[in-house]
Amino acid sequence: MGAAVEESLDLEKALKAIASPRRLQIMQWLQDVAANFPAQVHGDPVKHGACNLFITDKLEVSQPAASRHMKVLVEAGLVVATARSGWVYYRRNEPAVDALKHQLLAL
Amino acid sequence: MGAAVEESLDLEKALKAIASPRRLQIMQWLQDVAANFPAQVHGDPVKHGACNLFITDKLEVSQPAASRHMKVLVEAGLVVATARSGWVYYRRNEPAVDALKHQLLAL
DNA sequence: TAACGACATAGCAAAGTCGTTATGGAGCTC
DNA sequence: GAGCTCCATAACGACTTTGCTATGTCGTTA
Repeated sequence: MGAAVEESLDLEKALKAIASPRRLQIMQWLQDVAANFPAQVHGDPVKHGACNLFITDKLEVSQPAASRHMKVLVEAGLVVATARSGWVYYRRNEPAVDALKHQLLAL
Repeated sequence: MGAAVEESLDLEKALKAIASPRRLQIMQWLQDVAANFPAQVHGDPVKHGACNLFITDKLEVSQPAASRHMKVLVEAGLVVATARSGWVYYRRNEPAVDALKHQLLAL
């Protein structure tokens, strides 16, 4: 794929991504990483986001289940993953979220 | 305050309802019934909406499939059904759609 | 009454979703 | 290197979604 262009938001994919209680909650948690997750040693909450392990713990599902939920959100463009020394941090892709909201307002 | 009725909108149900290309398109068609559907004899396009038969034709699926899609939208509260002398007309429930948009803006 | 048209429901099969456990790669520490 | 943690993928089962055809109900019409 090429450079990230938020205007090419796949509405159906984004809607299916958030039409799940787990993933909707993840998106809400990621609104404030510092407030909703424990302190991290290796990544900045604001700049990089929350790591998969913390999300797994909060979701109370298995680690692979959380991992796949994050993959769905990433592939929908709503979340950005940052790999960093063994950990993977996830943060919201606000331009994409805004694009989604904008498209939904025309619904 | 306008007609911002705080309905008991089930966010997950509403999201799942529109997270389908068929149903999303139906919602868009229902934005302008008079423009998107043939003239009706027995029901007013604006007041009552479009009948199941026209939606079936536009969707290019079987009549039961269209009927079930409409049921999902009705049960999500996004569409209102009006039975009238053998026909059933469907129209958007704008307050519910507005409530959905409002909730999504907080995402 | 009989026939027809519009719609809903039942029943079935293919495909997708979402949980699990098992396994493997990448990076850190000793 | 050995061992550990974090994360992703594979493989499987249970459940849900979505298409179809067949059938039933209801209201109108001849």
